[in-house]
Order: sequence, then C-alpha cells, then structure tokens
Amino acid sequence: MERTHICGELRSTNVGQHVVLMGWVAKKRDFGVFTFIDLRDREGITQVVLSEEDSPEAHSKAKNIRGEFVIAVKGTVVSRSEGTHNKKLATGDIEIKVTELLILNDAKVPPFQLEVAGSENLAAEDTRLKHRYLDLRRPQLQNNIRMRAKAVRAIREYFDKRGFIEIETPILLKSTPEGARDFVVPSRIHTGKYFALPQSPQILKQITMIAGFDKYYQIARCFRDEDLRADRQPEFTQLDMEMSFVNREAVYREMEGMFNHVLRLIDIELPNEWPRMTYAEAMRRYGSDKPDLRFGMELQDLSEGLRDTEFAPFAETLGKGGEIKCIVIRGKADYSRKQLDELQEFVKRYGAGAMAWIKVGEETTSSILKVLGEAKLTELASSAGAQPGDAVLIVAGRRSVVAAALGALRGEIARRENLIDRSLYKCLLVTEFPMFEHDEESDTYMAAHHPFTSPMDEDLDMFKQAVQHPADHYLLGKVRAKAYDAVINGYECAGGSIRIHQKDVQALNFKALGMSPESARTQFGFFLDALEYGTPPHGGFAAGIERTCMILCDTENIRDVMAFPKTASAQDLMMDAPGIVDQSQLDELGITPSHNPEP
RNA sequence: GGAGUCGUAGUUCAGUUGGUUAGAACGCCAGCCUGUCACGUUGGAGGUCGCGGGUUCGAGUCCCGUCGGCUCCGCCA
Repeated sequence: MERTHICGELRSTNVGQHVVLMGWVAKKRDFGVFTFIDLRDREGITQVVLSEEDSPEAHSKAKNIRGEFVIAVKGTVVSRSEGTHNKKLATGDIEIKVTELLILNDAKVPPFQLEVAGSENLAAEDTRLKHRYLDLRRPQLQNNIRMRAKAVRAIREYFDKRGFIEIETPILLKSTPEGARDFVVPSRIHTGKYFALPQSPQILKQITMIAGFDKYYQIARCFRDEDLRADRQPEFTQLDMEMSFVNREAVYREMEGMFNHVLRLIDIELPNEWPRMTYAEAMRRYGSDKPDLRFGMELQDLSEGLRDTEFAPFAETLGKGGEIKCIVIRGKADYSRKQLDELQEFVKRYGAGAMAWIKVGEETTSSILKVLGEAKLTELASSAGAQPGDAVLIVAGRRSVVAAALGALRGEIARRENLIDRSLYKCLLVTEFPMFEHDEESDTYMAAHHPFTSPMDEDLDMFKQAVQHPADHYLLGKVRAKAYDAVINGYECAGGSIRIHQKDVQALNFKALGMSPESARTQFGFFLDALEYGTPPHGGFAAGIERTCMILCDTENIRDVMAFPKTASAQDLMMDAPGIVDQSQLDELGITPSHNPEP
C-alpha cells in the first residue's frame, strides 16, 4: 500500500477518489457494527469509517486498535450525509469509507493524553518532556516547530538575497575569560587541555571580516553554562551576521529588514524604519533596556516634588543621589491591602526596600498619608498624571534598583490586569548602550556588550581620558558604545555593535577592563594579530532564533519552540542527560573526578 | 547560591479542625450500541498520597529534611 494523500488535505472536491491514508489513531469511536477513527498525521485529521457490512475484515481488525496505533487505510472519499458534517475539522465535509485496513504498528497506552480540551489540562511538563516524541505529536508543538523551520528558511532567504555568505565556524574553540561560563570539552590528544563550546561565534565572525568576506551570516548554535529561565536554555541558536565598511545605520537596516521579513510569516507588517530610543531614555521611561511598548504606564519621577521632604527614607534616598519614581495604574484605586502587599513583595525581589502607594479618590489614602499629608500626596499624584480612581505605586532607592523594580512591576501589572493587546507587535531599536557596567563589589568595569565593542565617536576622548588617568576611571561608566538591541514586545530579539577595528583602541579597551597586555595576548593573541593585518571597519548583530520564534508562535516559553529542550535544572529527561561516562573514557582523557555523582 | 510554588490512580484534580474503607473526571480493560466526532451505556481493574525522618493513640493532612517540575532573584560579555 502506498500513501496517496495526507490527512487534512482531502475536501469535498475529492469525493469519489480512491485514496490511501496513513497515520496515527487520534480517537476511536466504536458503535458495534461500525467504527469511526480520527486518523492524524502532520497535516491534520480525517475521519475514517469502518463498517461491518461493507468491509467485515477491516472492521474486525479495528477492534484491536487503540490510540496512537499506526495504521494505513485504503478506501473511498465520500461526502458526509446531511447533518453529520463537522465544522471543527477542515476535512469535516468528507470521510473515508474504508475497504482495507492495515495495522502498521501497535502502540502502548500513552503515559498522558495527547488530546485534551484546553492547555491548562495538559499533563505535567516533566511527564511530557520524558516522552517528548509524544508531546511533539500535539498539533500545537508540530506547528511551532514547523514555524521555526519557516523562520530559519526566511532568514536564509533574506541574507542570501542580500549577498551575505553563510560560513560555518567551529564548535570546538578555546575558552575565553569574559562572559558566560563555558561548556568545556576535554581533548584526548592533548591530555589536560580543553576545548570550549562557543558562547557565540563572535571573534570568528569578526575574523571573516578581516578575511575579506565582507558580508557573513550563520545560523549558529551557542552554548552558555548558566542557569535557565523561561526564555533561556543552555544551548540555543542565533542568527549571527557581520558586515564590513558599514556604520550603525547600515546594520539597523539589515536588522529591520530581516525581522520585517520574518514577521511577515504571521502577516505582521512592521514599519520599514523602527522607532528608536536610547538606552538612557528606555531606562528612564520604562525602567528596562527592552521595554514592552504594547502598553503605556511609563515611570514618573517624583524626586523633584519630594526634594524638601522630611520623610527619612525619601530624604536619605535623595541625599545619596537616588531617585523616587512611580507608576500610575488606571482605575485601580480599589487594590486591597493584600494585593498591595503582594506587589511590595514583588518589587523587593529587585532590591527595593519597600513600595509606597497612593490611592487617589474623593478621599485619598496612602501608606505614607501620615508622614506626607493629604495635600502633598494629592500634589504628587497629580504631578504623576494620576486621576481619581487611580493607584500610584512608588519606589525609592538607587537609580538602578528603582528602574529594575518599577520596570518589572510595570510588566507584572500589565500581565495581571490584562493590559496587553496580544494582536499588537511593537518593535524598537534601543541604541547607545553603555560601554561598561560597574561592578560594585570589586569596583571594576566590565564590558556591557563584549570587549570588542566600539565606543561612540563622541565619547572617544572621554574613554581615553578614563583609561589613561586612574583618577578619571569612573568616567568609564559614562562612555557609550556603538551597541544596540532589537526589541519586540519586550523581548530582546537581537543585539549587536560596531566593533573596534583599530588595535590601539582595542588595547585601551582591554586596559579599561583590567586586562594586562600579557593576559590579553594569552587570551586573544591570535585576534590581536589578525587586527594588525588590515581590518576593515565592521559591525553586525546576533538574533535569538528561539526568542524570535516565541513571538511568531505567541508563547512565553522557550521550550515550546525547541524540539528537545532541557528542564530548568539543565537536564534532558528523555535521554537522561547529562549521564556518567565509562571509566575508560575518563582514563583516556586523563580526568579524575574530585567527586562522583550519586548513582 | 537564594526565594516562591507545585508533587494524591496512567492523566488532570478534589480530599473539611489530624479520624476508621483516599474520591471524581478522562484514560485503560470487558460487554452492549446503525452516524459519532468530548459518542452513549453497563460493569471492572487501577494508589509507595514524590522520598526519608519526626510529633501523635492515629498523618494525604502538622513539623523537619530531601528529591523533582515550574517561575523568579543572583548569574546570562
């Protein structure tokens, strides 16, 4: 028997045709003298009918069939009789009158039900991850994985058309000190030495520019041995691109062009030129470097209005150069004490000491009513744009803490109160990221993007000043980089920069990062050498394939767009990885574990 | 590394102030059923209440520890 059609493609126009379908039994409905089977394959479901009268042999075989059996049916496409059409199925106008049935394979009773009404009734995720091959049969995941394939194809299409060359870079590289924790691979031939898996092909893609390829791209697997999140896995895929002889504008055009092309897969037309916002503005207005612009609720600054306050926590904050900011929640003056306490607990996770609130109404109430008085509170609330019926949530503290707390709170409230219009797709280029991040504990500066990012021309003198004069070191915190992110719906979908192509600036940067020339040479010697042989100005970006697919598939979980994801504790429950290896493998690699896992 | 939350039948869940035989739905097994598509119907099987310890006359329920899933903080150039 040879398959002639796919389940899900047959329509009334096919009535009368003799067909062979193959697939999995999604559902069986047994009526004694006849049996209905919903036959499922990757394209959909077709109802097949086995009747004792018409085909006794096939009908009796069907008695032994259960869910997820793999079967083949031969039969005729017939129109369903009046009143038995099923509008829920694309194939609901027809059914297959079966003449011959073949059981291609039986199946154990699945450990969970594939077909359940409503996603909230799905089996626990660990059960589904253990039997990922069954979970993947669900139409939802089938669609996501296929959308991902389409997205990757669209990306290749885009860059091929634009003259970019796809270049594969090695998976076995050398460990470099900065950035995420490396996954490490022992070398057998060089016992005691190790490869590292790429966190991203950063240096190699820059070298393709030095090598003269001009325009490079790659769908690159990346590995970072860090803790997981709903949108983060230890291995993930990036679209990685780089181009020579360009400025930021040229890279922006490619980012916009690529995402605009990909979003057309779901019939979304983003603007040709994306709105832009500097990092500083994003942090000030939204408390985030990846603001979700599908809703408002911007942060409002109350610092000026409280400049002369005697309320100790506020006065102290302002005295230390901190900020007092708030968000206004429309129509939520009816928040209960319990709800407000919960929100306070929420902001404390981000380092906020407390959360003050004002409920604006005929009678304004507030957690700080006694200390500030109603008149002052009314004035503050109105300066923040609050109207009667609104709630004002206030956080005071260090600038970074206020931004993190209120930025997160803004998102949390939008989710809780359903303020996000899910039909909207809001894109944004965030520009002028800081060059360095200050580490309080060690009082050192670390690369905010990566150590090859170019400072902005306007800040170059300040950069030199800061590196060359220890007393001005703090100025590093003010240096802006030619670094940028592409943000869609609050997700950082891509990030990139114009790179340093002059060896003296690169040397300064290593110095700024506290790296001696010797250690820079040990770590990046090959790259510094390469920079000296005629490096063109260049820049590019990398886009997270999974995050982009999450937007395409309208899901908030990265596992929904990966065929074989790992759990939050970085395990593969299906193959039970990581696992132990044979002692002889360890011997060969010269590895003696300092401790062994529990059996 | 830290916090929150969940863990009871194959699955999703209920299980009262600690009380005697731990329930429901779906699934599964067996039968009946000529138009279902969440088929119906009759009957049946199915439990290490995650694991370990403690309190108690008595623990699914309370306490401590531990393991696992998920989410978040730290981390993720």
